[in-house]
Amino acid sequence: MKKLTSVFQLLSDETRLRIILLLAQDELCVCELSKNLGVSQPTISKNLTKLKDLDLVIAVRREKFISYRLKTENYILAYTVDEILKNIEVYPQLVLDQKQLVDNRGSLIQCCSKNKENVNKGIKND
Amino acid sequence: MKKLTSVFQLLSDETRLRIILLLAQDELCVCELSKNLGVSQPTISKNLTKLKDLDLVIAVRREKFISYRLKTENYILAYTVDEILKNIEVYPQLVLDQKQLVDNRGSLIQCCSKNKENVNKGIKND
DNA sequence: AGTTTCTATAATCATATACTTATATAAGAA
DNA sequence: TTCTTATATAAGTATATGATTATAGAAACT
Repeated sequence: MKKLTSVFQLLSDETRLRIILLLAQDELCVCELSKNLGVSQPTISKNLTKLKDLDLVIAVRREKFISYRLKTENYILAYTVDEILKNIEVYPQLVLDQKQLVDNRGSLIQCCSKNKENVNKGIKND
Repeated sequence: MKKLTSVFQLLSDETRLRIILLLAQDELCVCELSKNLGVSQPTISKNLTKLKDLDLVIAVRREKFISYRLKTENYILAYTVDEILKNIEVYPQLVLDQKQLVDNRGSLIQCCSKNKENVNKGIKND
């Protein structure tokens, strides 16, 4: 049952759920995730590695960037994402994350170093 | 998202999954779970309390015993149990647990103190 | 080559988790 | 009431987890 319990373990962390729900919208690189979620680069990177180790995402290098895409083969992950998206208004933090993603689209030519203005400030007790 | 992540957290532990899958078969008391799963009474009790705190099970006192019943309102729990049961042969430990439950039926008049013979010995790397 | 940008990893720390042993509580039986 | 049975909880320990800071590696640009 190790695989099963490990998947649940990954889904039990708010930061990882936020990453997953953004990746459900689009393939994104580490720095885009970091900026849109307002979470440090090492934290994003580490969590993506965990997701990749369980084969829930795949990494593709695109020139300077490494882009991560959500995989849909795992039924628990797929079901969870579907159900959350159906009722996303229940999770204000996730709604804000998605909004940030839309607002920042295209403004990430200089992905991480410059353009520090539009970072996600987060929501308490979501 | 606290409720959501907490549910996943509870599902991420093998002992709790085993408890849940036995309760999916029938309402059971602490000592029956302890004996059928080969897990200590305090461990069962503590995990049942956690499940109860998130409203995933309900406790009913029946004379000397306290019987626990799985609730079905939580969609993640319900889906998880359904999917596991559909492919239960993938999880030998769970198959063994279910077998223990059937084999021990009715033999638990003296639930915990006596009748130590048929305890579940467990399976490695399930 | 040297610099910048993007990503990964290591070290550290604080907190959370899960189990064991021992003990307390609660209910029924003698 | 005293004893037994069933359950809950507390204390202690070992391990796991998640974040931060600092640093290393990898690719593109000057």
